Amino acid sequence: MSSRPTLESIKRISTAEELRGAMSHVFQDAQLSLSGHRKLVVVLKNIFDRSIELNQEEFFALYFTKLINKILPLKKGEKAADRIAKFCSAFVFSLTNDDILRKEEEKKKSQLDENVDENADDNAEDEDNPDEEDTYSTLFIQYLIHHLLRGIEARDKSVRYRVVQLLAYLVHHIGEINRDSFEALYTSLMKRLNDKEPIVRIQAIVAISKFQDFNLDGFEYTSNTRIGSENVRDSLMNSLVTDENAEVRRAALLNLSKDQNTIGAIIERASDTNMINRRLVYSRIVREIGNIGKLDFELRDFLLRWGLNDRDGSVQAAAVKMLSTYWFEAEGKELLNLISQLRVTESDIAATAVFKFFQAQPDELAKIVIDDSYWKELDVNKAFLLRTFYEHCNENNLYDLIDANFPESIELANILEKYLRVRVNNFYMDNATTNAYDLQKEKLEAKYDEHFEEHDQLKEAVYDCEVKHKQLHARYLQLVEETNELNEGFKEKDEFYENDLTDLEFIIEQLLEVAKEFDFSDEIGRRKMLQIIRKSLTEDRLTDKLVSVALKVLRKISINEKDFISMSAEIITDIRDSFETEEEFHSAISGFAEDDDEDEDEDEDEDDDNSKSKKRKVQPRLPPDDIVIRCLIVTQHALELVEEPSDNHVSLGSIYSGLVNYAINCKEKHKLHLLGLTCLGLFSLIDKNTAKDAIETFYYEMRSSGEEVRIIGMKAIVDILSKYGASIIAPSNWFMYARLFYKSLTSFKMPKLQCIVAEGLCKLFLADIFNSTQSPDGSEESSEYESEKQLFEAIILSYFHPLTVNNDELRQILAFCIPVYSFSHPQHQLRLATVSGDCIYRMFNDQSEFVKHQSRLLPSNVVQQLIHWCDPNNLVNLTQFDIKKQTSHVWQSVYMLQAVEQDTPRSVKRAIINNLNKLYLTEELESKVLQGLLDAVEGTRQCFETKANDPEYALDKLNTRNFDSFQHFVQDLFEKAVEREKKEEEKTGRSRSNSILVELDENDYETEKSLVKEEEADASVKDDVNDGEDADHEKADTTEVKSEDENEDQDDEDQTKKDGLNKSLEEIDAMLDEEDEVEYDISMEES
Amino acid sequence: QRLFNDSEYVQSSKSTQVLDRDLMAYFDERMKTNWRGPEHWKVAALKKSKKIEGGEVVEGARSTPGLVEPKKKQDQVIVNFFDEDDNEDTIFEGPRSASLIVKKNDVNTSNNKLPDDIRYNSARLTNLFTKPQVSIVYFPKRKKSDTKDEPQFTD
DNA sequence: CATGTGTAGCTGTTGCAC
DNA sequence: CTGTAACAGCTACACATG
Repeated sequence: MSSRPTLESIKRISTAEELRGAMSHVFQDAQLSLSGHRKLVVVLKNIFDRSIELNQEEFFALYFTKLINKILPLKKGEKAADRIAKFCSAFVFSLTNDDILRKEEEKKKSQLDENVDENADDNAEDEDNPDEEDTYSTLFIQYLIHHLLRGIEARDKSVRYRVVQLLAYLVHHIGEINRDSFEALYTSLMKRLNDKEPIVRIQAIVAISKFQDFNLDGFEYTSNTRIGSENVRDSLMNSLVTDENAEVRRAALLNLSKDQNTIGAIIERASDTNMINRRLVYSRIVREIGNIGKLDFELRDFLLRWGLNDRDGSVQAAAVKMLSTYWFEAEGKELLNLISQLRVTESDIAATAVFKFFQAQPDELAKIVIDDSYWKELDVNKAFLLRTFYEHCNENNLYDLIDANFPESIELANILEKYLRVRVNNFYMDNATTNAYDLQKEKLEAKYDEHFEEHDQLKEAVYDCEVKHKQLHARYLQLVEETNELNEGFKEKDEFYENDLTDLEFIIEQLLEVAKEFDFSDEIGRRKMLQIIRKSLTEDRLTDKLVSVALKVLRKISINEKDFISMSAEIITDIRDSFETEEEFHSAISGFAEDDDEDEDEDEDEDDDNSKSKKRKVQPRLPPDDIVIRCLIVTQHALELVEEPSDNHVSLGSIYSGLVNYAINCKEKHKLHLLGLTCLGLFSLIDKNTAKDAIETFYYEMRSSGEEVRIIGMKAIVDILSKYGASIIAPSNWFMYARLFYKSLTSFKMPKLQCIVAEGLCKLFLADIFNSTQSPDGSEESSEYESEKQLFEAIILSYFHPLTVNNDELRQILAFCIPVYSFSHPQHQLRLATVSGDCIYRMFNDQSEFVKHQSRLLPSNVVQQLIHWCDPNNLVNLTQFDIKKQTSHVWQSVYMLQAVEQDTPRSVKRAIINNLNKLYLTEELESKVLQGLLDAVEGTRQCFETKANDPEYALDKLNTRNFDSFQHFVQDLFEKAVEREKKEEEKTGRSRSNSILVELDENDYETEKSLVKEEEADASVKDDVNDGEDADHEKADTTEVKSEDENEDQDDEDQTKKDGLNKSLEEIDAMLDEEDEVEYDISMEES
Repeated sequence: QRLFNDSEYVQSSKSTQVLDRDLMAYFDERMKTNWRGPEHWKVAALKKSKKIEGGEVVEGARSTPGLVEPKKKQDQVIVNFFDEDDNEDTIFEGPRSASLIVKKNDVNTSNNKLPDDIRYNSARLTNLFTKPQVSIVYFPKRKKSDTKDEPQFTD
């Protein structure tokens, strides 16, 4: 081997052999560190030049590729290969750079003096066509590229990786390259976007992204690939969106150039499944894009909505930083400017954004000045800042800031009054317009009712009947069109004041929100506010939203709940009776502007009775529907704020009997009907007798109605049960409600309803409102138990059900509720454990709906989740000692083994067996229990032996081993338990089954109990260092721990139970199918 | 200063709530992962136990420092560029089938986005639908200890 | 395909230079 | 004081292996 080449020694090179030695040296050095590259590039260029002088440039290129070959098989992460790739890149860059410099120089020269002497250049250089000419450098580069392309489809993924990596480096620097070479390069790289290996795809993206800056206009459609910047962009965007590998998407995200065509897809990555990608959008991409104004409002809103709601703290932090640092600075550090970008009237994330801003930039709070002039010229942004600022200060006890910026309550009341008055003036400015407005609105609502009915029928039909579907769809489209037309006319007519009005209403809403939390200790201010709110609620035709907030203010400034109710009742009756004096009302309104202190000096308590008795006289005449609706809206929002049921709600009685009943019966008037039902539900929550009747009303309402009605009904039923317990339903009716629940839960065409039922059932189960137990004798009880069990199973099944894959809300609800239910009490876990086997069976047996609908769920996944939910370590409020004695996993294993023995597919059996080791079984369990489990395991073993020929029962080595070790494990535990019990018996001399409990009671129990009483506040959730999973929170509150006493005389034949269960299951299914049929027919007839 | 605080709004009863405050906070925290549903369920990483046990193990390993270093030693290759073996044919050898180097394009037209996060929480679970500020009170069991809820083995 | 190991991309700390 | 480099530590993710 020769010595290290120097510039001098290179000049003396005369043979190919010497060239080779010098090149090898350079590479040998280049692989060791990056620092020497600069020099080595110079050296290598000299070698290159020397090879040209020797007419050995082809050899140089050849041997160069041979050297490159050596690093191609090196896998990712090998430093040597990375350095050589970089070195190669630097060398090529240097070559092209030299070419460019030379050409520029020549250009200058030729421009300066025409008679340039030619001797400076080598023979290959031709001045005629400087841009297209092949130089030694370009020829070398083309040779290199073609060489690399030969390996771009190599078998070895590392070779492909290195090839594409090198090409990615090279394309950065290749100035000119001939057309054929480019096409080959382009198409080869494009293919690599679909390489099997993510690392190759990433490099392909990096390489291709360099083409974005190229001018590809010269290329037309070639034989099989289209070359063009659109094609480049689309390919990269495709990877950005569809590639399942997060790092590939990341590469596209970072390398795709940001312009109007790509920005949407890029910002969309703020909801990428990968955390890092999401974070990058906020920390880097948005920064790169620059000015906030370059993003449409929709995109900005999207970013905030996802970023500020992100589950991951670091993403949220990045989003907050984007908002409070970057965007804020882009808006000249003017908070109001920033807020105006949020479009507070349209965006529902705006408030969160401002709160996060206050959190991130607490210094900005002190800079906010709300003085008199500010109050005088409120716009939506100022009002919004006002309100969020107040809320923030109020919640963080920044009372200095409040005192400095907010006036006395009387002043606030005056301001509010002013804006309310402006609104009324605006609203009734033009009577003709108002009438037109009302008329249009009525029409629209009528159309909407019609539309709604048909829409529901459509939804019914979609799933069942294609033909009907088409017919209804046509009709539906027609209706949509009509509705839109109406809407259009509607819009045109009132566009002129609509914007002003909604802005005004938004400002009023903000003021009310402030008032809701305001300090009304000043009696004068309070009375003023009271007067304004009452008057406005009664006379002003406030929007639904404003009614709701105004009532909250009223509730705040009322003396107590009773006071609030009587004032609300009065407002409602006043509205109801207003139609009698409709004309006067309008004139009063128009006069109101000039004369604000009309006659509203009534005190909150005094003239209650007067006004009420006065109004009652006119009660028989029913007001027009719009008045009824206004009444019901106030009623609804008032009742929502009432918490304590009490019997002095007589004032509301007439409203109930008059308006609500009327509304409920208006089934053809959609809005009225819904409002009536909503109010009925709310009335039920303050009066038990009402509830008893109402729950039946809801039951019948739900049998034939659309989804919207059913949702209201279901919410009401669940709330009633939550409030009064299951006893509100007569035992004889229990089953029909269970059926209603079941049917609603499985109404896959009403996904929103499914969510409500699922959530509702979870509430009822969690609160142990559904908590009947199986009893040996009482058949009533045990049928309740069976129904509940069916419902519970249905919940679990709907969580896994293939038809709910797109019902994200349902799955999110259940992903939360099921474990919370399960972890909250040992009995809950036990309930889940006892249905585990059935659930698995029903999910995976041949006839299962899951199979029919091509559930992609893996059995092992299901089994693991069920096991996790039933793991005693996840229970709260238990000591480690109690956890060890929990039997939930014992029972779960027994029931799952039953599923193994049943006609489940082999994958399920294997999944269960392989996960048996995840069960938490301890020697602290009673030997009797373990004996039972042991018997079950042995039974399963025998089952497998007898069915050894059935392929579904064939176990591989791993399964058998797992099963055996489980059996040994249980056997071992059993023996230890026997041992332990023996010892304990000797120690205490008491009977076996009681001894543990007595000990528990006498020792741990008492001490812990007393301990807890004293430090109750913080004892509930704390980490236990001893335990494995992070589930080890124990609350030493032992009052709810059930004693483990055995009840020998209550024995169930598991098999008979199972049979009975399956039978009742079939019955329910059949019944519900029948009902479905009937309803289906009805709905079809009507359409 | 604030005389009329929202104390009246706050649920007065505490003992009868389905889940107490701490428990609600605990569950809210704990259910933050695995919010997406069955397909995306992952086993809770048992970090704590690992940390504790691992900490002890590492302490034991520290006594023999010779073990740790060679592990960290890189197996970084240094290429011999003087070696004249020509590997070109083998490294450029194509795959048996073109499909072996192509990504299997699933019908999964998924765009790799998260679903809308409804941020379900224990407050929703323990409060009424129509009065979200009102908690459901825990319902006392109908049964005392006279019957056993737990199933029994047949002897 | 289920398990453990390795890695990328932060995050926070420290030291250093300007 | 600010800004950058170097460092360890952390987590979610991807790869490799049996």
